[in-house]
Amino acid sequence: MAQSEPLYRQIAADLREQIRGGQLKAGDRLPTEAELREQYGVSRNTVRLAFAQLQNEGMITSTQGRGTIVREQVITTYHASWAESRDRMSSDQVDAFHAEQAAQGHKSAYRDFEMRIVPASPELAERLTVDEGDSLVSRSFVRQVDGEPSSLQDSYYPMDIAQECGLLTPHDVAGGAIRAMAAKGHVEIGYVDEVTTRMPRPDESRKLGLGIGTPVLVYVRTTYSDTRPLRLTLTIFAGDRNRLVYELGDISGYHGQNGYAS
Amino acid sequence: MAQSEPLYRQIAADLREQIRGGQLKAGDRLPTEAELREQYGVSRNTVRLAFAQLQNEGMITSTQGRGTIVREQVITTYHASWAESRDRMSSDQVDAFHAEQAAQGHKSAYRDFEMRIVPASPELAERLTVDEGDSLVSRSFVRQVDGEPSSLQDSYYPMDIAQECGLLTPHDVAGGAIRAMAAKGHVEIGYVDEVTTRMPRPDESRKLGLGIGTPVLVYVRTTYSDTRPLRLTLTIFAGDRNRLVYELGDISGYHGQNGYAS
DNA sequence: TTCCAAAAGTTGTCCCAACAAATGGTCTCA
DNA sequence: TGAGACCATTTGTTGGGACAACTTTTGGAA
Repeated sequence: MAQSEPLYRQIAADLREQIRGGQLKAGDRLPTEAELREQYGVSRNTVRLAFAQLQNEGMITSTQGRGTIVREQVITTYHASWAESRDRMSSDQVDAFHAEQAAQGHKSAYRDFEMRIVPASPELAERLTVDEGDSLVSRSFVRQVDGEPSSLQDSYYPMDIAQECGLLTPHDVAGGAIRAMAAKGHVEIGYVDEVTTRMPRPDESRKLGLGIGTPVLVYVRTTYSDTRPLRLTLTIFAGDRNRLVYELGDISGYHGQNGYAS
Repeated sequence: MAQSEPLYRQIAADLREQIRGGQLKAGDRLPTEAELREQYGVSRNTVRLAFAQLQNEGMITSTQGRGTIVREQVITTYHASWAESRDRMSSDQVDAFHAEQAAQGHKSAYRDFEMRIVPASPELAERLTVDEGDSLVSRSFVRQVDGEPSSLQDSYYPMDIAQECGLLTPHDVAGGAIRAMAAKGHVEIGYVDEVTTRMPRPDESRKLGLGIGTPVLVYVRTTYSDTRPLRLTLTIFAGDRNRLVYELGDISGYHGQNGYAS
């Protein structure tokens, strides 16, 4: 490995891989601290640091006297809202974001643009109604606000739509992807947003420049035409620097703009 | 203090109080590990455990060679949605929640109901358009799903509305508060939702039974009539067990119901 | 067989020590 | 004056040890 990577992080990475890869499933017991101490030839202190890191990521749980197990994540859905809406104006998300940030006096930019072709995971396949393993076009970038990284955005398109609408380019699409799709008859008529939270993974933490102990907002928007899902956008927001606001109904004034602490 | 409370937690609690109380402000340097070791007469390891806990709460940041400082939290707003909606059906949030959970096959209940009269904080005052320090009626409870605590809900009403609508009772209001207000002419016509995330405070962690490393979703809904804000609802969701979903536009089918991991 | 006590196993707390790495300031020398 | 070397300070990493607290298993006694 990298000779500069601390031991406890290497151990944490190993265990994380085993959990991610399925060798260790939810509810399974991890090796005891003593066993890992033996196995890696390190002190118990170092093993405990590795455990602490995984605990902070919400992946494992230790119980005194019993051992350490892989956590299982069961989540229930709270259907917060449903609304009929029409007449959306600048449908392009990037433009809309830019405009709003500018209105708030912030400078928005994006970098590290990347286009990849990836197989559909079960979650992606379900939401885009394609088969698991089907090729999807991923277009991702890092969004910056006032020079600081603010969120990681990753959009997935079904391959046939991406080809038809010229989304296989390794750079930004002029006018935005939504407009390019609309020009070919794939018109957005609505979307479903899913919002949840978790601790960031190390690479996310690095890209977003997050301090230890900062969670992220995981935000998934599935966009639909009248016949099929057009796109899935996965956005990882730095939890300490972002807030999502939904206005529903016919509100006139009121809404404050500043932070909510307690 | 309690003789059973671990040293590192006592130290963490002391520092947390100093930050909360304002003796240590954002950007200030904390005492060095060596100083705290001296001051409390403990080992450096114990001080580091205390620091680790505060780091996981997102309150402080340590930098090698420089020291440890109190973090400052600046957040920007992302206006994710705007929509005109009408014909909402069961407007009462509690009932709506119950119904949805039942539809998903879960048993929803609530406990520890509490009614208090509290002065308006700056954030509450701004959103409810009252003066800071004005009396508000707080009605809070713990929501349970399948016997597990799922979220902490706390609703704030302007005093005059609460009096008029009989919300000063220390128990549940038959038919729901929204219906009671509507009966007196305070009809809900829309709301603004704000969603963000952070690490839980110790009391929240305890009430929700959260494991270490589990963040919470902070969800603020401000409800409006055609003339004024009626209510502000602050909900703390256990981040590992909840998800918010917003449907916007005219969608027919599609949307999946299961967890989103990556 | 049943129940209770003891033992073994495992994580939690706490101490001590040493060196590495990064930062910020000082001091010297060109 | 300016640049670079050096040093003190501070946190990061890693090792070692001891006992406490809690859970599970085991074994013996009734």
